[in-house]
Amino acid sequence: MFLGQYKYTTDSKGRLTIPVRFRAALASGAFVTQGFDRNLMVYTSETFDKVSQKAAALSATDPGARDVKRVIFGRAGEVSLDSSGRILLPDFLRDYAGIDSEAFIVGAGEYFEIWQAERWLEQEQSVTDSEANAQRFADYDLSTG
Amino acid sequence: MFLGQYKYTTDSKGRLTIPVRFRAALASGAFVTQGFDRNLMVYTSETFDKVSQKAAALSATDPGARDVKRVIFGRAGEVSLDSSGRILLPDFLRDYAGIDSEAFIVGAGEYFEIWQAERWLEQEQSVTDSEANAQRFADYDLSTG
DNA sequence: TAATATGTGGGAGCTTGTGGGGGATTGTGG
DNA sequence: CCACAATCCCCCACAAGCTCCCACATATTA
Repeated sequence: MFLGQYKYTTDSKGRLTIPVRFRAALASGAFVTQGFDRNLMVYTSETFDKVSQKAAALSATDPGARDVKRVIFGRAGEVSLDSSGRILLPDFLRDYAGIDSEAFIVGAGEYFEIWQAERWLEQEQSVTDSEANAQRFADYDLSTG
Repeated sequence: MFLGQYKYTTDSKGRLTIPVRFRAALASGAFVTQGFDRNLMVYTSETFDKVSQKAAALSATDPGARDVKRVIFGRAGEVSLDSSGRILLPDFLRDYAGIDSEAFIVGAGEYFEIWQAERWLEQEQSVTDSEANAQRFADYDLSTG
């Protein structure tokens, strides 16, 4: 399970350090995809397989299904850790998310996200709003007791 | 599984480089067909066999079936990698897709697509639209959990 | 304080992308 | 059946990009 948020800098070659605690989960392969909010999502190979199998089963004669495949497969890449625990992001994903120097890695359960630093700081405003969070927990029925 | 997007230039002889990661899958033969969106689709021989066997089984007395055969067999070609990992596209397919100099190769799971550069950049607009993608994932039930 | 672990940067060899030449093969016309 | 021309295919060449490896500085732990 991916928890917490971490700040790292990408170097001139587009390499991004992965938190030490996340590395073991990615050892058997990792996939990066385009996220929904101008960010990136990183999956373990097991999790990515679940999504990709559903997508692969869709018919290529359906225009909408073709677009889905382009998103899930075309806007994705397999990445692997180098000897220093970094991954190399495909440049089209780096462009999409606007990641050039500073980036945040944010845990999200069975996947984690990569954000351009400034964009995450904006998002963080929303995530730290007490009343909004109370409302979210209520909406999605997340109260413990 | 074909992942990611790649930009290449076709040379004066109509040769197109294939991404290194895709080459092993095409080593035992590859087939190019006319796509549905003014693009081309490339299949491994195994995948193409599945489609072509269904098409071959159709009755030639059915006018619609005859057209299906004309599309699947007539508007297709077998291609093979040269020593530099390139394929030579049949000229009628190159004309159909408008591929003259710059082209994108876009992974789509068990096949990949070849696009004229400008046409793909238009399509990319649609594929990077957040709301459209959220709608697509909902429509096709691709939420992870 | 010493030693280890982690984040960041850079260099060098190798892989990859792109272009071109020459021989073989195919199609066309005599 | 032969001659010519055009095309295709195989090979080579070179530059640019990438990957692997090493190095160092900072933070952390013993």
